[in-house]
Amino acid sequence: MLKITKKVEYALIAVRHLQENKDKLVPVAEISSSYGIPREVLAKTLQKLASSSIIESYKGPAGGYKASNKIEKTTLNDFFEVLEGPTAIMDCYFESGCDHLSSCNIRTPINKINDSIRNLFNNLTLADISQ
Amino acid sequence: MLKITKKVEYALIAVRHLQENKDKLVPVAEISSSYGIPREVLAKTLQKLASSSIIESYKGPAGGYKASNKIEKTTLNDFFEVLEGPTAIMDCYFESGCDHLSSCNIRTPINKINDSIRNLFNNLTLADISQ
DNA sequence: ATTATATACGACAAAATTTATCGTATATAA
DNA sequence: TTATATACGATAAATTTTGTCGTATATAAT
Repeated sequence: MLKITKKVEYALIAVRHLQENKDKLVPVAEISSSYGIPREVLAKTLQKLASSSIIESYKGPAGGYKASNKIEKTTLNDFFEVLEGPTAIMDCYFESGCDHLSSCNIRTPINKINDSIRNLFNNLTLADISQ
Repeated sequence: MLKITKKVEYALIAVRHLQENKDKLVPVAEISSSYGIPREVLAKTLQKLASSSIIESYKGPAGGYKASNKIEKTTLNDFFEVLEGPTAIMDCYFESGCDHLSSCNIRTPINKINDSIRNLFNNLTLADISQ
């Protein structure tokens, strides 16, 4: 439990690679082959990062991705949520539709844990964890 | 991602129930039926908590579980690890055997995130999240 | 002693989630 | 026009989580 997904792992790898190659456009294939990541999975992951402007995409031959200038300031919370949706240790933190609400005795604990984690991730940027 | 498991959810529910019923021994069936938790799953979960002395077990008729006196001071880290093993956002944080170590460029980020989470959970007790 | 009730624990099955693949469309530089 | 790259939806495979079943052990009450 409390594991990150491969999507997030791949995204972290890609972001670091882009940060180390700021001078050029990096195609998916380069990252995919360098780190042994399935091409299509990585491609979709980078598409999400691009649609949130964490990285920039350029189509066509000699195209690829590069880090945007907002990448350093991106918080882990934003990064994770772009890829995986809202960060929550239980779905009921965001979603409704719980059958057991009347007998639920862990609302307070769940909320406290969640708030703590979200607070942590809101105060850590990609820059913070990179050095 | 970053979800807690049902095991942990059930354990939290059970712990709160035991804390609210300190005067008696509570059998698994009572908690199971009160909150709609599968009996066997809950039973195994409570056995783990008991083997770590977070709760105490008594066999036989009129037996059951009760909160131990160390329950309040138990950290979330200990609580989670009793149930799920070491807390880590990626297995490589604790396990060895990664094929890609030579090309791994996210060691530092992974370690920083992990350390942050472990630090958080080491400084939150069951008492802290209950009120 | 016997019985009923409760915890203890391992093996296996079902369900849900995550991960990977496939196919097609679109943009653009050469 | 062609080759190369991103964009994106549908579906299949793999893994993990969740739940079930069977059996053993302890103990209070009869």
